Amino acid sequence: MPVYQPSDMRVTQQSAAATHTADCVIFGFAEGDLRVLLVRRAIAPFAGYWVLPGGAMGAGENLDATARRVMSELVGVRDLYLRQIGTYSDPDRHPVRRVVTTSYYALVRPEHHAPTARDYLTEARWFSIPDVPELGFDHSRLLTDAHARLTLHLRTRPLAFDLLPARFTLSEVHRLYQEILGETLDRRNFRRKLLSYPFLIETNQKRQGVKGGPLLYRIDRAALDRELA
Amino acid sequence: MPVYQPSDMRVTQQSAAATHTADCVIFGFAEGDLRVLLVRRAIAPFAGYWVLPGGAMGAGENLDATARRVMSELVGVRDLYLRQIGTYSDPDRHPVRRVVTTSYYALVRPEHHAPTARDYLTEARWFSIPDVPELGFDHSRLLTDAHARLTLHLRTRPLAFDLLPARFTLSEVHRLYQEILGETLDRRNFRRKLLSYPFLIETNQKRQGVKGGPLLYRIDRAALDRELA
DNA sequence: ACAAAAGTGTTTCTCTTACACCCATGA
DNA sequence: TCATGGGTGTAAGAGAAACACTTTTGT
Repeated sequence: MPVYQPSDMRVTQQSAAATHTADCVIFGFAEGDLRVLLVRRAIAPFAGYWVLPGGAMGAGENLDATARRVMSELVGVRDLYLRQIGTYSDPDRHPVRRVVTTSYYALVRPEHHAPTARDYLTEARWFSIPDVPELGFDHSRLLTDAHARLTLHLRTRPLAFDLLPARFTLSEVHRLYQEILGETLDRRNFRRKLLSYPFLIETNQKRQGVKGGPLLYRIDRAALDRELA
Repeated sequence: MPVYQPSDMRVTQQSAAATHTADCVIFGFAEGDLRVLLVRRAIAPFAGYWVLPGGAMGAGENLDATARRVMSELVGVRDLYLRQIGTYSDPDRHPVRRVVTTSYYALVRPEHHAPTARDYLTEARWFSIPDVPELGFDHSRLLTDAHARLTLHLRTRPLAFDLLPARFTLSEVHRLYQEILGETLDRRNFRRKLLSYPFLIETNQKRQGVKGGPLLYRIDRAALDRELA
């Protein structure tokens, strides 16, 4: 009886018949606050509970593809910022059968794809983070973990631009960061840091309808991707 | 036909019968270099290839428990530093059946548990990182990712002490960091930083057999855990 | 005694933080 | 014209980086 077995050798022996799903923590930024997209379950278990949107991994796709599919079905976007957070596998996390879930977080612009508008149809809604109720399954935990990861990433890398429209003012970025991080940031210091980024490009347009006539900026996407690599 | 479906609703529909395994990237530090524990496959696929040790998730355990079990069977340790890295799910990553793997990295002290000694039995061996051959499956990728994550963590948090014996000299920590990060670190600056940690405790013993007669230090484990929390 | 490694402080520089007034636009 | 938000610079402090000689021990 060999003591050490490569991963494949145990597969049949103790394998648990688990379904694998990808659950998405989709963050958006609207009307000055950070929101997350939740869906409401119509069936047991956790009927009536709000949960993270998710779906089972298909035969020909990996989990990233599953997450993208879920997102595109739900908010109709592709090519967004998507990132794997972690895998949750407690045996009893699903009360009926064994389900292992890998969570992702995504950043989108809610005003571009508004499942809120189809609320009556879909039971999908944006929630401000403080308003999120207790979720079904262990999804409150997944949400907390994803939010923690998002703030961590935000503190270390300039990746919040996926939450903003293509053209934005520096004040909008400022408010976004303050909202997500939950703290006030010195305006001048923040602007200086932003302006030091090579991927931030000043347009010569101004935002209309706002006092002070703030300049609009846009992102050089290629340069940003280089920065994040 | 509802457009949005909570995760549970799709489970039966497109579920792929995937086995779920935990694969462990076990790092150790011996004779001045960073090593990783690999096992050799005896059977197809990838017979003769070195791979990361792993095992299938059991019915009553979560993946963390699986990883711990694999580790304890392999190197006979419990209570080590273990951390989930990511989940790999490409449909063809296993040439025979569908296997989804969650990878973990762990830090141990090779001299305390030496699978190398039982080499003839086990086909388990410590490899210096530069000597690692091309691995079976996608394990080269898992190893690369885990190593990247380890260096990232090491740069931000003082967690390398699980790789060292209970009592160690500051020079040993210094060499460890240099080895893992792959760069030289100023000795005085490094010592100053180490000495500023409240969990580092000076013993009044000196290491024998080493010129200079360096002082031995130990870790206040509770204080360290507080620091890492 | 000599070779090798341990131990020790100070200066410079960079980055972060704190802070207040003028300007442009909309109402 | 006035109220609101946008735009700008400088000084102090904290943390990181650079740098060389003396002490201890083994051989």
